[in-house]
Amino acid sequence: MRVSREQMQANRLRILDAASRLFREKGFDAVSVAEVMKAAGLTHGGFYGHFDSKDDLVAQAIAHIFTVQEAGQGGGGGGLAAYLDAYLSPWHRDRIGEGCPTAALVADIRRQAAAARTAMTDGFRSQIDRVAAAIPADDPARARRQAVGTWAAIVGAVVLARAIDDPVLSEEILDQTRAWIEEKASV
Amino acid sequence: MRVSREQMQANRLRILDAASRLFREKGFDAVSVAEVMKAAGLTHGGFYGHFDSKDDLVAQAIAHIFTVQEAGQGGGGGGLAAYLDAYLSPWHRDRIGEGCPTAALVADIRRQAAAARTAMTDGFRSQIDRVAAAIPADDPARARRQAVGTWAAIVGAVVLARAIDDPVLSEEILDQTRAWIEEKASV
DNA sequence: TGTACATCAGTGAACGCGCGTTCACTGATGTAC
DNA sequence: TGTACATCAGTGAACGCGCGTTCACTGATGTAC
Repeated sequence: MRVSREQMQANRLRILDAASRLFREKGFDAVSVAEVMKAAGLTHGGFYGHFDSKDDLVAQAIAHIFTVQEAGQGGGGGGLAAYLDAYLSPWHRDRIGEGCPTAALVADIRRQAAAARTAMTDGFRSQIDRVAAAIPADDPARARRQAVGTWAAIVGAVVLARAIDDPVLSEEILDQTRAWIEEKASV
Repeated sequence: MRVSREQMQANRLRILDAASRLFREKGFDAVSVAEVMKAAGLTHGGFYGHFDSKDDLVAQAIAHIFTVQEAGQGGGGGGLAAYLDAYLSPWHRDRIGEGCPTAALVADIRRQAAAARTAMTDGFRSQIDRVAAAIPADDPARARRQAVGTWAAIVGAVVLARAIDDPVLSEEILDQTRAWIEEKASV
């Protein structure tokens, strides 16, 4: 049964929203087209009216996630300490589906098609810039180094904290990484 | 056709070696039992004479990788600078199948069975200890913080460098992270 | 504004394929005498 | 040491299942008059 053009656009967004959450939670390959469509309240047959293929959905979902993420970031104020507090929290660690797309998808992207990898790299660049914006800039070269190093450390810490099968060690990784970065930043 | 007991043990090791490389290269789910057996020079039907299930292979392969990795590490001498040079090199980034199991499998492990996750966490602990051993210890609390922070940063940098679809940015991540860690360590 | 019909978004059965796993069989190994 | 036979590691066809994708169909939407 045909739906209105506005409804079709709304359905498309619901598919992208569902895919954004499911891909982060389970990885690209472990989520089926039918699962995404069901989560969006539709049946799987209609999928190919919106996207060329699952690869196409993956690429568009990545761009969608980063767009939503950046829009939701607000002014971004609060500085480095607030950013680290939020990023390296057990709350963020345990909410993969709504959390940082980089930490959730960084390893999975290697096995995806070219368009998806390009969309992801674009997201990486803007995330580095966001970290850089939270760091007071003195020497530009040192600021860039600090932004990249901090970014690698926080992404690594969250990915590791999610992988670890021991709540105590998992939380230690988050806490120690934050303390270590702040120790460095205050120098 | 039956083979000797020594040959059977050798075949078991070849299966584990093949799985160790393939799992790191492609991830656990993207590697089939048949593919592992073929890489080991056998046919897929014989697999269940060696392992209970694919989940069992995953868990045993993880333990196997870390055992081989630690044995091959030698004295481990050379200090932090040599360790960072090797870990954060394009050479290591591009050789996933023979590289650090943590950087290759950290994200995939979340979706695996309990035994595999436990084996992986054991490997994490010993790797943190190895990083700690490369750092000159003054204050024990600070040394631990430095070891965990450094570990998160180098694992994060390699995982990100592998994900990035641009050779220039990829290598910048490795170089800047190393410079940032060394800047911090020398303070 | 109302009517008649063409359009097309969404449905659900069906496809070919590769997966993990099972199993009857083969033939070299290991053992009992 | 040699022979006869039981054992069992490895083989390859077959299974049930879920996947991405296709397609004939449905019926509400959008348009021409």
